[in-house]
Amino acid sequence: MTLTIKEIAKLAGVSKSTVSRVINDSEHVSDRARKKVKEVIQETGYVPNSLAKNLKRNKTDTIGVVLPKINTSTFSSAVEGISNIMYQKGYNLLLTNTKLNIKDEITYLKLLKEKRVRGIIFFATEITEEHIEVLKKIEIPVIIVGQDSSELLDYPCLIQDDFNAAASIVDYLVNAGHKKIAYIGVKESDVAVGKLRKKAYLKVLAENKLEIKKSYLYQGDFSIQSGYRGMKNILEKAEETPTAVFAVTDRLALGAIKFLKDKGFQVPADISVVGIGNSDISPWVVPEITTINYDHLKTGERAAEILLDCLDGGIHKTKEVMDYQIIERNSVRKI
Amino acid sequence: MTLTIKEIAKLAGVSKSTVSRVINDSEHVSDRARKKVKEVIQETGYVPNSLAKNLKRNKTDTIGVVLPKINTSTFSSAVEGISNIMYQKGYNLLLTNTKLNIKDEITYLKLLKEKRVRGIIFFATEITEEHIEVLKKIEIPVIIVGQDSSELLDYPCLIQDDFNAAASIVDYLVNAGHKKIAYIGVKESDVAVGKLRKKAYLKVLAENKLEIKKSYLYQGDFSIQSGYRGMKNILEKAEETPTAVFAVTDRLALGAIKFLKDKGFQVPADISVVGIGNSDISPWVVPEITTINYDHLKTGERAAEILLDCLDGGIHKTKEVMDYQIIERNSVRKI
DNA sequence: TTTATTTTTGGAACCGTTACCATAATAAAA
DNA sequence: TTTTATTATGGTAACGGTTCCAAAAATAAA
Repeated sequence: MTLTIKEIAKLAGVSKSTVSRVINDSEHVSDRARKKVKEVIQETGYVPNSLAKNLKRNKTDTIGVVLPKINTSTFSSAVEGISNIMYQKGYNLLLTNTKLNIKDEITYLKLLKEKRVRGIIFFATEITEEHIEVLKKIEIPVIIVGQDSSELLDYPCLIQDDFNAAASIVDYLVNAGHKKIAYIGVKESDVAVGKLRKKAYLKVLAENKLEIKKSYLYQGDFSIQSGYRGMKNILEKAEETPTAVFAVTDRLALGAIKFLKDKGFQVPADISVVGIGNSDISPWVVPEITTINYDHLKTGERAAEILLDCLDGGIHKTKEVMDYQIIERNSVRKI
Repeated sequence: MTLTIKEIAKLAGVSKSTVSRVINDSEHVSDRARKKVKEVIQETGYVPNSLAKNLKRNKTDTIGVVLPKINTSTFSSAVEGISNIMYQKGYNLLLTNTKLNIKDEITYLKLLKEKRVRGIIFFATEITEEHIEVLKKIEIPVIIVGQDSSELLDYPCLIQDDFNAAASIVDYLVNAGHKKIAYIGVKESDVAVGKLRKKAYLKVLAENKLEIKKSYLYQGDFSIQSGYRGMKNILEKAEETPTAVFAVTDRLALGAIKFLKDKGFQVPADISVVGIGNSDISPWVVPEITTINYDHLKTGERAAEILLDCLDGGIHKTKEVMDYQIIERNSVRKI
C-alpha cells in the first residue's frame, strides 16, 4: 500500500501542513520538525503523489511531444535535444508517436490537453484545416517544428531553411560542373522536405538554364529502399545518364549509391550523389556523402527553449529558421 | 479559462454526476440528458482533467520508460514498438532519457513513482546495488529490458540472447575458414554487449583451438568512430594481420570497414568484418554487413506485452529471451 | 388507482495534495 | 512582567473529477 502525506504526518507527530512544507522546502518549519519529517520520509520511502499536487496547483511539469515517427535519427535526435533542455528545467516528456498518421495527431493533441501538459512541441509534417481548428482552441502553449505555420497559426514555429539549403547543395553540384542532375524526392504534401526542396532544385536548374527532364525526377517515400528504387527508375527511363543526383535525404542518397554500386557504377567517378540531413552514418560510408547538415539535436534544444520562453510569458509568435552548412565530403566529382 | 465539469453541468442543466456519466459512457442516463450534455461539450470544447480523474481512481494510464539514450536505432525502434502496443491499449508513454548516466536512472525511477505511472519499462545497461534497492521498493510493476536481472530482482526481464548470438556469428567466421579473428568490443560493465559477447568470442576461439592474441582485442565505446579507431589500433599492434574482425555492433563494424577502406584494404577480400544488431543501414553499405538480427521493434512490443500481462495480474517473474538470426550478407570471405 | 419495480437523477464524500487563515508558541521589546 | 512582533503549527477549504447512496421520476404490475 502506498503511503500518503497524512500517514507521514501521523508518524512524524505533526500535521499534513508541516509535512507539505518540508517536502516543498518552505520556510516556517522548526529544525526539529523538519528533521523528524525527513527521517520518516526516508524510512518509509514515501513519495508524494504528483497527481494531487498538480491538481491543486493547477499545473503540471509535463511537456507533450507529438512526433510523426520516433525511430529515425532526425526525430530521435530532436527528442534528445528537447529532453536535454527540459529535464534540466524540471520538466518531463510525454511522448506521442503518430506513425505518420494525421488522424492520430488530432487525437493526441486532445490527449495532451486532458493531461493538462504545460506545453506542446508539435513536429508537423502537414498542417491541415483540422489541425488548425484543434490547435486554435487548445489553450496550451504550442510550438510547431518542421513546417512553416506562421501564416496559419498564432504559435511560434521553428523550421529548417529547406529552400536555401537545397538550393545551396544543388548550386554546389552546378558549380562542380554538373549539367545533368537528377532528383529523388518525396511527396509534396510534406512542404518542407517534399515541396521546398524540389522547388529549390527546379529554381537552381532554371537559373542556370539547365534542362529539367521529366525522366530525371523521382518521387518516393522516406526509406533507404526508395532511394534505391528511385535511382533504378531514373537510370531506366533516362535516355541520357545523369552525371549527378540530388536526393532530398541522406537515406535516399544511400539507397541511390547502393544501386549505382550494384550496377557497377563508380561514385563519384561516374555519377555524383548528394543528400540532405547529414545522417550519422554519412561520413562512414564509401564514398562519404556530401550533404547539408542540420543539427537536429540543436533544433530540439531550440524548440524547447522557445517553448520555455512562451511559458515564461515571453515570445508569443515567432518564426525562427535554423541554419545549415554544406558538408563537403567525397561523393561529388568536379568536372 | 479552462472549463470544469461543474460548468458543463450548469450549462446543460444537469448535475456533475450526470455529466460524468456521459463522459464515461455509463448507463442510467436518459437519452435527452445525454444528448444535451454532449452538445454542450461539443460547443464548449470541454476536455476533462485527467489529473482529477486519475487521482480519484487512484491509477493512471501512463507507462514510464527509462532509456539510456534515445537517438540510436536500437532504442528508438524499441520505443516505437512499445508505443505500438501501449497506445493501442490506451496507455501513453512518459519518457525519461538518462543519457547513460546511472545516477539519473535512480532519479527518474523516483520521478515515475511520483507520477504514479502504471508500469515501468526499464532499459538497463548496468544493474547496481542502488538500482536493486530502489527497484525493490518501488511498488510499481517493472520490466527490465536488455540485461539479465533474474538473479537480482523479482521482476520479469527480457533479454537478447547475446551469448549465443555472438557465438553463432564467431562460429560463422570460423566455419568460413578464418583462424585469425580480431575483436572490437565495449566495456564489460555492460553485461549484455560488453561481457557476454566477448565471452562468446573467447569461448568459440578456445573451442576451435585458435590462439587468442592480446593484440587482436580492442575495447572502445558505442560510437562508429570507435570502430574506426579499434581497427586502426589492431592493425598497428598486431604482428600478423587478422583475416576477420568481429565487432560487437554494426556501428563498430561500419567504423572498422571505413578504416580498412581508407587504408586500401578490400573488404571482404583482404579482411572480413561482421557485426551484431542489423542496423538499418547495414544492408545498404558496401559491402553489405553480415550480422546478427535482433528485432528491436519486436523487443519493444514484447516488453510492452509482458508489462501488460503484469498489470493484468498475470506474469510476475519471467526471463524471456528474444531470438536472433544470422543475416548472411557479403562482408565475409570464405577461405 | 395503488403498489412495486426500474430507471434517472442529484447530493455529498472522497482521492492526496496545497494554501490560506487562525491560533499557539517563542523571541524580542518595552 | 507585560506587550508586541515573529515564527511555527494545525485545521480546513479547495482543486476537478468519480462513485456511492438515497430520493425522485418514470414505468410496469396488480
